[in-house]
Amino acid sequence: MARARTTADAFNAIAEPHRREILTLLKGRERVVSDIADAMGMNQPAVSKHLRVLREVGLVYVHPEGKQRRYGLDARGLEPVHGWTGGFEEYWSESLERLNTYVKKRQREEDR
Amino acid sequence: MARARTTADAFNAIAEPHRREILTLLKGRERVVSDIADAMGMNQPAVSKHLRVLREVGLVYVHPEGKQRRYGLDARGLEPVHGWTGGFEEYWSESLERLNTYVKKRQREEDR
DNA sequence: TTGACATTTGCCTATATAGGCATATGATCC
DNA sequence: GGATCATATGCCTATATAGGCAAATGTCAA
Repeated sequence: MARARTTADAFNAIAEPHRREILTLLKGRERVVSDIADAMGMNQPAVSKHLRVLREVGLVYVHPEGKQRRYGLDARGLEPVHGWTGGFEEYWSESLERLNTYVKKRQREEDR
Repeated sequence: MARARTTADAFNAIAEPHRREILTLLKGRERVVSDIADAMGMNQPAVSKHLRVLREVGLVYVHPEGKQRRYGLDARGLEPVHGWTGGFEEYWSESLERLNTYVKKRQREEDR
């Protein structure tokens, strides 16, 4: 088997740093492709391909405007990622010591 | 260029569903490799390879115990993911907000 | 219709898997 | 040392990129 497609879900789509950068650029502001390319110092075809992935996963939408295409953000698809990682929040919000005692306590309970 | 390595960072590491499952299994409870393999209905070499990726990214640690190797979770590396996605929270909490006002509006209209 | 501009798509290469199977490496006990 | 159990690694195949460049598609204006 090979790696899952980048368009499989948000988890895979945002694994690419450039795609995360694009999403950040679109925060609260729609942008035209060439605009994004400029802001990223990347050539336009490359950006178009990343936008395609993001579009397929539903993280962005397109709004044709004359010969330009304005892209906008629909970050709702990021909620599963945020939610899933949130389930581990205790691992960084608590001190390492508390984490240790927590793990050990659970371990003791398991061993019983 | 090819896709970044799965060991490049947490973003790439958790793109794989099986690896997420492993992390979930290790929540608050250390486990031995064969234990994980059983719980996942997966053969042992495959699990070992996923564990290697997670180890390289630092999301899990190993604690040799006789001929077994006990794996534990260190989910601190997930914070960047949680934090980054958190920056988009308004995109889904806002939807809920809007849904609420929508519902209330409908209710008001129906009350009339 | 033709031309100019904006964006997408096709083609190509180098690089990486994920997982199955066989095998090597480690650790423990006799 | 030799047998045995637990894990890790090597090899192999099918499948996907990410990005560079060239070319196709789309859109508007004169």
